[in-house]
Amino acid sequence: MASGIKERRKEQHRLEILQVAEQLFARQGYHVTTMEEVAEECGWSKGTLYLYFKSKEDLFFSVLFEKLDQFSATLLADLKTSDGVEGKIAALIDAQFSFFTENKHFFQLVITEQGKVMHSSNSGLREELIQKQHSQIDEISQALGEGMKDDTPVQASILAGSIIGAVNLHMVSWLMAPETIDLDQIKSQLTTLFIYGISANEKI
Amino acid sequence: MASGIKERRKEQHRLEILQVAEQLFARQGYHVTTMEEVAEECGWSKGTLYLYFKSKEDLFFSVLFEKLDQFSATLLADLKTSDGVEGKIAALIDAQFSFFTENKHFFQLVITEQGKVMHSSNSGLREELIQKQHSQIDEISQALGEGMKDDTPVQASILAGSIIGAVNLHMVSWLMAPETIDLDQIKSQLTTLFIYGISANEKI
DNA sequence: CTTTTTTGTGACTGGTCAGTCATTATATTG
DNA sequence: CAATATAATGACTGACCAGTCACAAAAAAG
Repeated sequence: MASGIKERRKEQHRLEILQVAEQLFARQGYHVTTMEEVAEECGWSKGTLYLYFKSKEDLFFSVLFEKLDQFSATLLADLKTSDGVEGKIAALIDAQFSFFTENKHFFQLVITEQGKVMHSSNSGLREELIQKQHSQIDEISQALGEGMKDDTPVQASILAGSIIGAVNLHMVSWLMAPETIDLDQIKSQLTTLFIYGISANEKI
Repeated sequence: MASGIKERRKEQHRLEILQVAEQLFARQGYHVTTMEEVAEECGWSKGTLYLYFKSKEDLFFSVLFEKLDQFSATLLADLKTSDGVEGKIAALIDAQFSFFTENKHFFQLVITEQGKVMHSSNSGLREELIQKQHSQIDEISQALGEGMKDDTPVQASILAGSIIGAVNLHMVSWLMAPETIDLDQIKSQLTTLFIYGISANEKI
């Protein structure tokens, strides 16, 4: 039974295509990137892509699914091994910054192709992605909430969303004009901002 | 000289096209929306659009420029008439929520077509928009900073960016699944979060 | 070495659409 | 009421590209 080898090779090819597609989509945008181009960059011909992905949209969402899983796994692991709200907030911001700088292409893709997701013609894929994002932010909120007081006026989900949103916006700025942005400074100030923000209930 | 009337009528037409385009772009996305469609919705024919805008991209950026000016004017006015950091933070969040709910289409456009901006083929327009956004966030930071202590560890620009980013992310969620989101709750908790966050320096 | 199966190819099709331009309609002017 | 200028039209062009499919190469099996 050589099928094990064959399957592994197929999986290998799939991953290579995903990687190439991620970069091209992020660099050029979804609509500008052609299947021809992705194929060429991989060293295959266009038709071959359709042996691995049944449409361009399928390829696009596969890229997103793959990395999103990696992303939330990283965040959750770091969140769970930190203590207290302060520690968890710092860990969340830290993990986001690390993952971001190591996966610039993916973040750029998420940021620039939000529109593609919202206007996807395949509502099944869109639904699936939204579902995934929802459950991931739920998990993150949950992990964050474990360090929080029950009577905190700011809910874990809102805190998590705010942190992610704030980090995102600064990263968009950084992507657009890297030379004007000091990521380290932003990271440390965001940590301060949110750690004190969450201690609101103790100050009332 | 009847040219005054003529010019006013021309400006009127321009505004109508901008309004229609904003809605269509926001509802369907840039690439899916055709010039034909915009024209038809206005009651004109395609060629006519090109008397007012020299390309589809020009039309798109004009929509953005127009509303962005309105947006920052609103924010600044509200910021300037509020006192203290707390008051200004609350005003900023308030103004964003108001403008957002009154201009859902525009926000959706900004959120979904960030990719279009970043990958614009006309780098002049792109540059112009980024410039505008930069100077607007500078003005907002400035207005916000007027209520802040000099030794605040969180800089006004980072605070402003964080607030805008946090609000944005929650609004994306709301746009995607309105029924699961309680905007009022989010608004009040964001206000708490950031007001206490900024008082960090007093608590060290 | 031959047959069968798997994998890969790329020319082709059908459809889309931005932008143009020769033509027609409408308004302005003398 | 011409004559001239301005506004509006929409058929047409050229370019693009996702997805298909008949065929070919390579690999596996016998």
